[in-house]
Amino acid sequence: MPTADSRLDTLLADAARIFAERGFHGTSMRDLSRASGLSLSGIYHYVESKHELLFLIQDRCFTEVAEGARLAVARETEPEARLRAFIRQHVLFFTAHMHEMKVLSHEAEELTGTMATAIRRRKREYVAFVTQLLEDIDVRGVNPQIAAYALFGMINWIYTWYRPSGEIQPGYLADEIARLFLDGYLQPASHAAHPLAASHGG
Amino acid sequence: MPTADSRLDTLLADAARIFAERGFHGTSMRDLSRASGLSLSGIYHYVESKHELLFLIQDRCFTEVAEGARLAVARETEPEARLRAFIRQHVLFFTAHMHEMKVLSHEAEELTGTMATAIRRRKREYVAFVTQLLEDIDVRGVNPQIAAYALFGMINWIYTWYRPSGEIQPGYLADEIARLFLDGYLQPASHAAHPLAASHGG
DNA sequence: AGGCCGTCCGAACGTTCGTTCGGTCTGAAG
DNA sequence: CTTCAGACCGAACGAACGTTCGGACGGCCT
Repeated sequence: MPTADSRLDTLLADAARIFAERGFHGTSMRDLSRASGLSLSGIYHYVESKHELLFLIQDRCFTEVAEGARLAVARETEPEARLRAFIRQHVLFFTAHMHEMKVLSHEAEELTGTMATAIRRRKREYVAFVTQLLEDIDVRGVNPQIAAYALFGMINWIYTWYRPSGEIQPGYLADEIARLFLDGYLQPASHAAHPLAASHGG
Repeated sequence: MPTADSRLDTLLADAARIFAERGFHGTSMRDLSRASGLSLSGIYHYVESKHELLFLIQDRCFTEVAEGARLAVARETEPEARLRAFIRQHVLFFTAHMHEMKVLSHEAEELTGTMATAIRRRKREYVAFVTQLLEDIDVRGVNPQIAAYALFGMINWIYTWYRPSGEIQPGYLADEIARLFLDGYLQPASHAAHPLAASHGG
């Protein structure tokens, strides 16, 4: 006998999977009923509307990803190490929660009213958090806003091509993305493999 | 008296704008009727279905972006210069055709059947083209597939945050993205400004 | 003048949508 | 044994959807 809370949890997980597969507008409540095992009307015992489903998926996902990032970054003191820790955490979380993160990334504009306001505020805070991480590293002449969005692009684009069942391991992907962003494509790999030898101090 | 071809052109432009604003599923043919000035049934004089509208937008956009990339790259002979030319071209095209490129990027999974097959083939070819550009630069230990998708992520993510009416000029954005991808965030800007001095030869 | 084709429209079709309503069942409390 | 609230369902609601159909209008050819 599942508790009401855990029943909502599995409902949200089912909804995230099917929203990721077919899109929010492309999914009907009847699709979700079939996927979750609940009846069409039974879903409304747990949520008030289809939009609240989307909001709950995005809100919970944002809570987890932001908390994980703060924890990962807090373990480091050096600015560059903190940025590396963030990239690794964000990539690993993304690959471990592809459905939710795809819904968070791809269905960003489907909410309206107070739900949209709440999610947008969280997103602004998260972007500001990463921008601060970038600004803590003293690099002259780089636009930190563009750099932050470029970094988010590299990582969040993952959902369009990465398949966890493929050959690329999440940890390898995280390393490659961190190296690409920090050292660039032209930098020889041997340098990047030993970050202490990289020329970022002067 | 507009020709039939130009009428279809403006219809596709209107559709791209409104698909970009509200999403493919979030846009009704009645919305499009209102936006285009044609009657609801009049639209069907030019296209067979809503999905064909989406296909034509994506297909024509892909033709333009691929042709532009080939032309830009063909003007250079050095592998690194060819890659820089591609990045600049792709970013500039993206900022100049935000609506169409957002529809191309964001509504990638809404087509089915032969239309989906045709677009997917074009996309595969374009990715292979860029992957080849990357492989032409001899960088050891870098996964060119991941690098290609990371580059696409940096650029295609633009539609989620960039506003052409803002302060960031397209040319400046293209330079920053090229520099970030090629030299990385940690590389001092002065080095990147003189690519001949960068250490990519071994 | 008459026929025709391209352009475009108003009205309607059948379907599917998100949501609601009136219930049933179950297990715990009194 | 009765009561009651939480969990859940079948059937239906009105609205909106993509698409179709029959026809109107205007210019061009004969």
